Amino acid sequence: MARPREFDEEAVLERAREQFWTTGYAGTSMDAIAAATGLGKGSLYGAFGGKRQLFLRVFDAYCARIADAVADGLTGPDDGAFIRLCAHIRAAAAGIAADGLHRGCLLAKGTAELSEHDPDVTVRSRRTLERIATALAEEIRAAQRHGDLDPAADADELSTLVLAVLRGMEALGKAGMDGDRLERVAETAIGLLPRTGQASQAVPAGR
Amino acid sequence: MARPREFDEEAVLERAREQFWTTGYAGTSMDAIAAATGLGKGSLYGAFGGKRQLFLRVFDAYCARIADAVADGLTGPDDGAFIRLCAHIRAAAAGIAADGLHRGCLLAKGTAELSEHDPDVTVRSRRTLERIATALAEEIRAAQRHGDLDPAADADELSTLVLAVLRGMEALGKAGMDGDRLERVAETAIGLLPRTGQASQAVPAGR
DNA sequence: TCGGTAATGGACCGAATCGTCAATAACGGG
DNA sequence: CCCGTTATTGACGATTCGGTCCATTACCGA
Repeated sequence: MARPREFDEEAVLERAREQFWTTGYAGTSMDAIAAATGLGKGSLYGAFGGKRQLFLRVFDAYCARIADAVADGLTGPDDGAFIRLCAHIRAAAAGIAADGLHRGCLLAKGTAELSEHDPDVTVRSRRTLERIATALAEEIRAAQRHGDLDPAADADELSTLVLAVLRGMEALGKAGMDGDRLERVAETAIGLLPRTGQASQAVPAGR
Repeated sequence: MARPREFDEEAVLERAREQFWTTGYAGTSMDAIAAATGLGKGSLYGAFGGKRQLFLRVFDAYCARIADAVADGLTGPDDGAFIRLCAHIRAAAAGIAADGLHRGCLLAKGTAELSEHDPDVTVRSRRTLERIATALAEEIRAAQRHGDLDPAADADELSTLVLAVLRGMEALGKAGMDGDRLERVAETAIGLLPRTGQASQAVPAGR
């Protein structure tokens, strides 16, 4: 009935995300996004409404994607829970260490730039971290059930601490900290997790 | 010999810092700084060179200030080292929790926005965190000497982990995490520090 | 085949951007 | 008392900003 879109919305959002990611919100112009996507400004505004709304679309998708990925990686039978938890912490460190250009995480960058003035950004950040913390807490509880982590530990508090370590590693990586050192942070954190009993048995798959 | 300055350079830098802090680098215009400081643009450019150089001046001063403050707070006799360490972690959490508007830390914000493209920013961030890590490591070594922390722990690795927790709490605070929860993160981190011997004696000055 | 509907592309708008410049003003050494 | 040197002011320029608008185009149901 009407003229169909000529562009792939997902692809456009991807390009826009790349722009916002590398130059930030204020540092990205709609002209730059138009140039990067090949769209005319009319199409851009017609399809997404404006800069802010476009950013929110991009940010939303990004948040959902990483929260889903974390939840996926931290789900499974109790007897693998502790190993999955350790692997996740190590993978986070390795991922940041491998990011030689310090691109970092769009969630962190967007939150740092905008959360102070934009409640819509704050609520998205908060909920995303909440989802990650919940996934961590579930996995910690599973590890406790299986006897790998001390059942006396408060899983919710422990998960929030782990989340803080994860976000802290991201911040350290952005500041240019050495990759090896970041991975040692991950190992140190894993080594400090409250194991069952008093004897701290060997941590699986250490460095 | 020549006409003297009419403005207080420190005061101008303070105003400029406030602007960069709240609206970021790209989001802050030189006109806004001129308006905030009362200076004409000519004076601004004459005295500081340009936007980038002004930001670097501001950023430098900020970094030096917080690194000095941390080093100050973490210096003293061995027998108070562990208490000072705990107090510092708690104070960081409390400070973030008290920041109801989520203003956060200029070091974190500036690094997030600019470190990817500006090596001058990266090196300043890295060195600042390095100084803080060193201060933490010294204090940890002091606590080990005094018998509060396990002498078998690697003080450097432990200090980097504590630094990650500190920066992580900042990130969580920016995302709108509850103040109480942040302070519990601090307590959990303190509770996980490797104490002397196998029995974990009571942590001083808990919640 | 024709008309209603929506996408397209880019000219266009006013405001804001960083930075410059020239006229003017204030100081102190000679 | 004057001159060299530097600070001050704000108008100005070239460019870029977010956003609008409209003539044109492409589709599809009737």
